[in-house]
Order: sequence, then C-alpha cells, then structure tokens
Amino acid sequence: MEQLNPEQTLAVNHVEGPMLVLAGAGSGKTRVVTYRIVHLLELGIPPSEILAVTFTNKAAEEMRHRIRKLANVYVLASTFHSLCARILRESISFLGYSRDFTIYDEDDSEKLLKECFAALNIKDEKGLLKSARAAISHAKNFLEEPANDPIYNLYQSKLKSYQALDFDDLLFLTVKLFKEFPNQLEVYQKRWTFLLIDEYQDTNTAQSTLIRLLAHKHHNVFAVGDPDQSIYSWRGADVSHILQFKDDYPGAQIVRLEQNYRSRNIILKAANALIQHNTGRLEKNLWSARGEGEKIGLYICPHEHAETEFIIREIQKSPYPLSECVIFYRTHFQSRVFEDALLRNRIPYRIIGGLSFYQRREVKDILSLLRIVLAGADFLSFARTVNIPKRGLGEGAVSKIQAFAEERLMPIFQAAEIIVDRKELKLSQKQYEGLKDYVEMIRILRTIQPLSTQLAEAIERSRYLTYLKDDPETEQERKENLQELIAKAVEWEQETETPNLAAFLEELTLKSTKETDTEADAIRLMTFHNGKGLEFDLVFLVGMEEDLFPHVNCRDNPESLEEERRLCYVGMTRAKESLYLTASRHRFLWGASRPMRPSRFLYEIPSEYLRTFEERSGDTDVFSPGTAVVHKDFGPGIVQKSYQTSLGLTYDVFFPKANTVRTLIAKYAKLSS
DNA sequence: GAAAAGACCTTTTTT
DNA sequence: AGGTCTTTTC
Repeated sequence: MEQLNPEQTLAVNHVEGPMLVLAGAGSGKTRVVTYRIVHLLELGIPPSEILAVTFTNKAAEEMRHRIRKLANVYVLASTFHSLCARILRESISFLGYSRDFTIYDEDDSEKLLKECFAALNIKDEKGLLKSARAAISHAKNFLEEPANDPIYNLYQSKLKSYQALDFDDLLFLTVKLFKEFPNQLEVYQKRWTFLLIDEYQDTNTAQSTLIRLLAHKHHNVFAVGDPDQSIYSWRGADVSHILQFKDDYPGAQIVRLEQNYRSRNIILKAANALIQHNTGRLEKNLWSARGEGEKIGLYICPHEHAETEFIIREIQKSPYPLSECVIFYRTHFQSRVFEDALLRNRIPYRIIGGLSFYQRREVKDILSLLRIVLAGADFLSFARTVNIPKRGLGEGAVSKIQAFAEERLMPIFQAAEIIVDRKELKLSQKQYEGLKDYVEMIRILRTIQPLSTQLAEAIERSRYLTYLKDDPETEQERKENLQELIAKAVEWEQETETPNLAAFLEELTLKSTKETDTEADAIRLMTFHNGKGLEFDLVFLVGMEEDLFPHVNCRDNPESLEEERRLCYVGMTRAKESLYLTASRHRFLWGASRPMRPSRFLYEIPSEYLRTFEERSGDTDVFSPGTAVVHKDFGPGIVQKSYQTSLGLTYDVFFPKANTVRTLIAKYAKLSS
C-alpha cells in the first residue's frame, strides 16, 4: 500500500464499532474507504458481509473496480436506490406488492400525478403539479405516510395498483418493510455486518434511518463525508445527519482528514476563503503540500460567445490532455453554447449527465412495451403503447378499458385479454381488432428469449420503424437510438450472470446516465452537481453570474444561498493544477439577450489569488456618491457609494424605476452622466 | 379519433 | 426560442 498519513492510517485500520471520517476535498477519501475494505478482507471478514453504499452509480462502479484490483474480490458496492431495489425484489411481497414491480422515473411519476389531478378534478395552475410532486417526494424522504393528503393518497394507491414504485419509494418502502417486519430486517442485519457509507453529508432521513436499522445489531458503521460539500438538500438531504453521527452511534470515533493531495495551494486558499462566507460551519483547516501554483484566471466578458471563445483558446494553449479538462456549469441548458463552439473548433467533448438516452421517447416507448411483457399491471405503460402503431384506440377507448380493469381490481393487461376474449365492452369493431392485435403481440413477445431478441422483436412486431416514418425530421435519429438500445441489450446480456428482463429494465431506470467511456480523450462538460467526487488538471467554472449561479430560485433564501456557495466550493476544489472562472455581461436567456451581473461568489475570493483577463474596456469616468448616472440597460440611477473590490472600482447605484440598488463594476457597467 | 394550430411555459441540481 | 400541452378543426 502507498504511504498513508497518520489520520488516514487510523481510519484504514479501524475494524469494529462506528466511525465517522470527516474528509475534506481531495483528502484521499476514496483511498481510505477502499484500503479499509481491503484491510477487513485481510482480517478474514468474508467479502459477502461487507456493504458499501454510495450516491451515484459512478462512485459505486469505481469502488467495486478498485477493490477488485487491490484484492481480486467482489464486494457489493451499490447506490442506495439499487440496494433497496435488490432488497425489495427479494422481500417486497410482505408489503403486498409483486416482486415484478416496475420502477417509475421522474417522467413516469409526473404522468401518474397528472392522472391523479384529473381524477380529483384539480387543475394544474401555477406549477401546482410540480409542487405537489415535490411535496410527495419530500414526505417520502422524511418517511411520512400519506395520512389525510388526498393527492398523496391517490398517487400512492395508484402506484400500488400499477405495481410500480417511484424513486423515493425504493427507500421509503424498504424502511417500512424493516420497521413492520423485524424478521426481514434481521435477515439483512446478518447478511451485511460491515457497512460503509460514502458522501454521508448528503443522506436524507430515509437513508440515514435505513443505515441505522441495518447497523442496529453490530454497530459497524463507517461513514465518510464533508459538511462543506453538502449539495443535495433539495432532495431532502440534511447535514444534521453527519453532524449528529456521534449521537446516533454512541461511542463513535471521529477522524478528520485535512491534508489535501489534489490541488495547488492557491486554489485551496481561494476555496477556503469562499466557504468562510457560510455561517455555522464546522471549521476545518484544509492544506496542501503541492506548492502554490498559478493564480486563478478570471474573465468577465461581454457575452457568452466571448466566454466560449476564451475558453477554447485556453484549452488549445493548455499542456493537459483533454480528458483532464472540464467545464462546469450550473444548469444543463448552458451546455449548448459550448457544444456548438467545441464542434466548430473540432475539439472532442463528452457531456456527462443531461437528458438521458433512456428518456428519449422512442426508447421509453419500447421499454414500456417490455414492461407490459414483463408484468401487465402498469397502466401508464399500457396507455403509452397500446395505440402504437395507431390501432384506433384513443383516449376514450383507453379510459373505458381502464374503468373495466378498475371495477374488477384487475391488472390492465389481463383486463384487455378478457375484453378481447369476451367482447364485454362497448368498442367498435376496429377497436376490438386493434386491441386483439396488441394482446396477441404481447403474448407472442412473452414467449421470446433471450432478452436482446425479445427487444428486437418488440420493435419489429410493433411495426415501430414504420410508425417513425410519420415524422421524417426525426426518423433517422430515432432509428439509430433504437439500434443503440439493441446493442446495449446484447452487451448487457453478455456481461451479466443471470440476465433477465426485470433486471435489465431496472438497470436502465436506475442508471439514468449512460456510462461514459472514461478513456476517451475528450473534454468533459457537466453540471457542478455531476462533478462531485471527480478531479481534473484544468477546470473552468462558467456562467458565474447572479441569478444563474447563485441560481435565481435561491434569492431571499439564506440557506439555499449557502448551498450554492458549497456547490461553488465543490467546483473549485475539483481543480488540481489550474482553475478559471468566467462570467458574461450579457447572456441569451429566455429567448432574449439579458444583462447579467457577475456572481457574488467572484467578490468573495480575495483578489490576491486572481489574475484578471481584461476585456477591452473604454475609459471609465469616476462618479462620486450622489451623482445621477444612466445605465444602458437599467436606465437612470443615483450613485450611492463607490469602493474598490477585486474587480476594480465598484459602485452601488440606486435605480428608482426598479426601486433597487445594484452593485456595478465601473469598467464593465459603462455608466454615463 | 387524428392532425393542425395555438397557448404557454420553461431552466436547478439526481437516483 | 423551442418544445410541450391544449384547443380547434376536419
């Protein structure tokens, strides 16, 4: 093993009892976790008794890979969600669900909720649907039952009758199972006697409860995390779980890892200075012995095209391989301008995350068909596929079939079979034929093996490629996507020990992002959130503008503003050698070019750590407080005060028309008298 | 029931 | 600006 520092050694050699490792960014966290697992194995603990839980599939894969490399052993490393899916596939019948349950992704849950709104005669005005969705998700994350919330109640009972679980249900129902059936809990307590949890600062109530239940017998919990990197509170994550670790697990040892092995010191000092602006932190002293390094590049440019051009020039000048470069942005839509520019300049790139392949319409259509093939209760999938291709079964006919099924408490596909056999429903001749065609197709597909052939046949027998011809614009692309789906199935079949349809569908739903070839020599583009746990030589943080980052939705909310700052901290600490921050004065947003102001985070980094790239700036007049000025976009205003910041001469100007005070930088704002 | 036209709303972040 | 959802028309 490589050389470890004393704190790392302490953590790696820890065996029994609870331990919390407070691991600063770049402090060798993953190494500690994997080395500790190897240490446990060396002590003779069976690999099957070790369970490592992570938040992302990528992290889980990485851990499995490293342990296999170090110890040539397979250890279960899994996300919370796939762990729960695994448990529920074995034991969900205790809760009255079928083990063939379907997992609904975000789109599916939203569709289902829409159905609930319609049934309850509630109109979706002003994003009511979205907030109801968030409320239900929040409730499940906090382990709250529907009680007397009619929307939540209906939503949950529909899920059950469709034999479907949403993402939150995976956790929620697993905890429910363990609480209501202690015998079942005991099975898993005995199975996994050593638990490791990564990114503990991002656990929500359901997750930390799940761990507490599993650990209740043996108390061997090894949690790793960093409160300054807590960035998922909007998903119910709560830093208090990591802060209360020693209360939840009496006698817990705490180890702090504060030496950073990743970044040059200037980057670290700047990140530390930024995060100091948060209140109520657990103070820590992160340091690096890797030398000062170069100052952080700061470029505030006139518009987003200048921003992309600047970054492209810097990439071309950089000595690092493309795979060691990354562009971080706050929201997915920002990737567009960079894609265009990289394409134009023939620089290879990979977008990580973003609209998933598996969320494309054609892919979801075919996968929905397979869901019906697997289990016929999922009405959403039935409604989605029954009229593809057109079989004369529109909205009216489908709801008649649904009503028929609901009256008899019957899975939707079984109802369709009975209707076809006995003609018990008022449907036109054409509709009967159509439904018969559909039912027979599913029956045939159910007999086909293996999975990849089944998938190809589903496309073939649903005449899907013909259906695609209706829209010549997109036909080619959709065809190719289906080809890729078949290729994926073939590949998956070969590398999986017991390939079956249920496992295939589950994997595609839970791994929303396709695994990207980590080998490819291409620059990576991703959101700040996606960057957690990664490191790069050269890092660009782009779109550092107010209302974009920090995001507009965090206005007037000090807590979420602090989370945005942590997100910025995460982004900065990804950089090993070189870091750039960029912002645009104008950005094309919501269909129009809008004036933007540099992010407050830029002011929070001491100027001694920055080297500023000048935009051509005209001569700037100096205005004293009280002077009336005119701004190109904001109109007339009055200077309140003037002062120096890291970005140069700065004014606070009051604009009566908007009744607001804005902070403006003299050399960019171009104020005139 | 299906196609075309129009309203409307988006864009936070992930499993 | 562009896609999605809703309404209108055939």
